[in-house]
Amino acid sequence: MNKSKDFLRRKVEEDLKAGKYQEIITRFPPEPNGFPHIGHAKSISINFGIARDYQGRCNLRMDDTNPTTEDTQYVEALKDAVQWLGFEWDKDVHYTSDYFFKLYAYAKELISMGKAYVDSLPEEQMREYRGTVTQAGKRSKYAQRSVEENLELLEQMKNGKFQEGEHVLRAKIDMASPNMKMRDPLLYRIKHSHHFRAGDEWSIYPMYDFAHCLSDYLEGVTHSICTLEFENNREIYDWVLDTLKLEPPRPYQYEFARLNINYTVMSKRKLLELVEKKLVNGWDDPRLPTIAGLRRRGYTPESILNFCEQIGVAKANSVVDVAQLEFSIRSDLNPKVPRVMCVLDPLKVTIGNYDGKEELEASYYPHDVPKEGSRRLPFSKEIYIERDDFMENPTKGYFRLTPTQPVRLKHAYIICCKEIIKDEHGNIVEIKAEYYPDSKSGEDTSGIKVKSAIQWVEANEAKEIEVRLYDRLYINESPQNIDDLNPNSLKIVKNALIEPAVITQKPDVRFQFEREGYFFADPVDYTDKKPVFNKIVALKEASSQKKKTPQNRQKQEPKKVQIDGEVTPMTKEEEAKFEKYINELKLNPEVANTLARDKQLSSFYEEALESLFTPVGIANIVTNDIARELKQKDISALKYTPKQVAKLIEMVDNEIISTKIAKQVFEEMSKSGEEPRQIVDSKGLIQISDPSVLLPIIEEIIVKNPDNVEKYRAGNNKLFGFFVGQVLKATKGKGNPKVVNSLIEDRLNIIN
RNA sequence: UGGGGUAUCGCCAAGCGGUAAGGCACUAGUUUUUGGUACUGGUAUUCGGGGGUUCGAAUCCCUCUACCCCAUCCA
Repeated sequence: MNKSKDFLRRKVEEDLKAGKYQEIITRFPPEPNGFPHIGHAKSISINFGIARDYQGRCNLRMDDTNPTTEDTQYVEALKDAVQWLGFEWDKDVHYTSDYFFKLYAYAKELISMGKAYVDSLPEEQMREYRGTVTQAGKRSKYAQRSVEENLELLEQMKNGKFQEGEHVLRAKIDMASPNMKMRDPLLYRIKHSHHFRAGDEWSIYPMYDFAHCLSDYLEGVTHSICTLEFENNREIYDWVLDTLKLEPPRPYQYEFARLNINYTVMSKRKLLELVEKKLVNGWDDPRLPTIAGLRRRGYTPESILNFCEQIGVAKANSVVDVAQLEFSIRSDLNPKVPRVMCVLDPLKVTIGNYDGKEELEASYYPHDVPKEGSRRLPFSKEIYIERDDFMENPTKGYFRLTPTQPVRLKHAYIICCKEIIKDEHGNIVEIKAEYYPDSKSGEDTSGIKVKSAIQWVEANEAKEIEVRLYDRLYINESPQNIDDLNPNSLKIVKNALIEPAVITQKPDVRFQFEREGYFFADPVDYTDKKPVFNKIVALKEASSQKKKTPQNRQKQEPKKVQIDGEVTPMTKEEEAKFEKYINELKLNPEVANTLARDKQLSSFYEEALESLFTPVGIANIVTNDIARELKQKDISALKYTPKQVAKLIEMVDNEIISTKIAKQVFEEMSKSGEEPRQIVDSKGLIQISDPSVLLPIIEEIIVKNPDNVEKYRAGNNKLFGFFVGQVLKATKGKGNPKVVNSLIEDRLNIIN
């Protein structure tokens, strides 16, 4: 299927290959304080999916560290969601509250190490002390407390000796850290609430940042996957595990972008508001993106899993088009469910020349769905068709019944309109029609060609049903608040008519109502007396059908002109260097600029120049490759000297190696610190410039790729790079690219 | 404003110095007793902008821009 791996799976594979872990263990760790939605499904799909793909395990862990918001009903909903999606968690459900004692022991250990303290600053003051994003904070005076005092205080906190807010336990890290999360984060706070599992045993509860990493560690989790907003928390995650010097292997945290879908909301807060203000009918309202809602709407687990796979996993904040979700349910249902006929807005048709009644055999599945099954359709002179399927004054391109255009009744006869009956307001109330006796479905000898076949039901045998038609919940693509709600998101049709077999035979719970869409027997409100169906999704509409052409998107808006911001001016010293570089050393201003502005770079550069005076060549490697290294590590950590770099450039200048190989040698050198010449010799990297060696290789590649040669000669110049690339690949990068280029050019321009 | 992230088609998303994958959406055609499905085509001379390095850059360097996250005793 998708042969490209996402960044998480790539990381897992890398770790497995490196032998970092014996087995992959992931976890899905929701806080049981709300109902799961399709965003949870994405996380479930990732965590359980990775475990499955790499023969690992995935835990389901309730992150229940805040007793005031959590409840067992959510635990059940969460478990249910995972199971419904078809996953099995490893062993029993885990709870962070299971680890309260262990976590407490770790906390005492941190205190003993002098890495944590009980702070007693009032909440407001603590906030002030934290500083701001631009200003460093300052540490509380309570950070001075002795280990013994801290231990004593924590014990008392645990035993409920204090009021909420009186004390907290904090990690002693760095009140001046540029990462706000690292300014002595809270580890424990006092809460006298009743915990739904731990009861009243604890008066202190661990904070996320303390509990999560350790819970992962205790469970042997290898890859702790969470959403982007925890990026800043990763540093604490690492700090806690590293500071406690836990026995390896330890877990590492990775973040992905949470799911957003247009025309709906995903945040707990907004979902809750909809339910509480009764703007929807509970958490399982089929318009909601909750698992319960989707499920009641009729979405299948497969369709949701497919959706999650389709949209992929990445780190860019994005909004997925609902059309993608709709596609996933349609394509899941299309080959599975029976087709039946239902009329939502009935228009009576009386077939004047038909007498009596009969039953027609009709397959549940169309010719392209390889499934068996059929039912009998009662037929008589009185039937109903969809009001939309008749037009007195048809628009151009209308395929269905008109005063002059016949239409086929699906599985039955072709009819034509003879008379239109209207009421006193001019509304059409009935069509008088006639049928063609020799046009019966399957044995049609009439020779009449119709443009369309429409659904219908027999008047006396049809069953009345309620149909709930759902549309997108919001009118806006990115809804802000309840003003953006779609007033027509739910339309209830009380008296729709459906063929009897659906009710009496009950061949399935999901159906395609022919030409309408996919529908699901509502699992809550459906009774034999009053059947209720939910519309899952409409059929895809052909373009000519579309009411509102989503106005052909204004093609290419004039490209926005980006205005460059101001560049911070150089200092005098930098300016002097810059002048020297361009004037004396003849460097390109751009290169000179980067060099002059970076002290480490320029000093490295100048030192290298002392061993070999090739100002331009050395400048290039310093500003490009060495600059890259310096982003990762300090200059003192470099394994090579300026002199070695000079040696490398010397080889390029003397055409012993190509610039391409130089990159390779550089990489090797930065890993091992070996002398460049030695690397070149031991690996045999000297470049090949001899045409007599190169030519046969080129010839072979040209013979192997006749179609590309063709395309190139037809004017596809991009392909030139392809040939160069192939030759270089064949020579393991050693071909002299300049020579290769000119040889290929010559060769390709010879017409055979 | 300090720090951490992200930017590739209308929407997702591969790509990791050598021919810009794929899906959705859109579009044209074929098949069709669903204006459905299926099938066959068409859709990025270009990767947020500008420079630089290189024989060759979406990929490396510099710089600018836009958006997201962080100052809960929430997770």
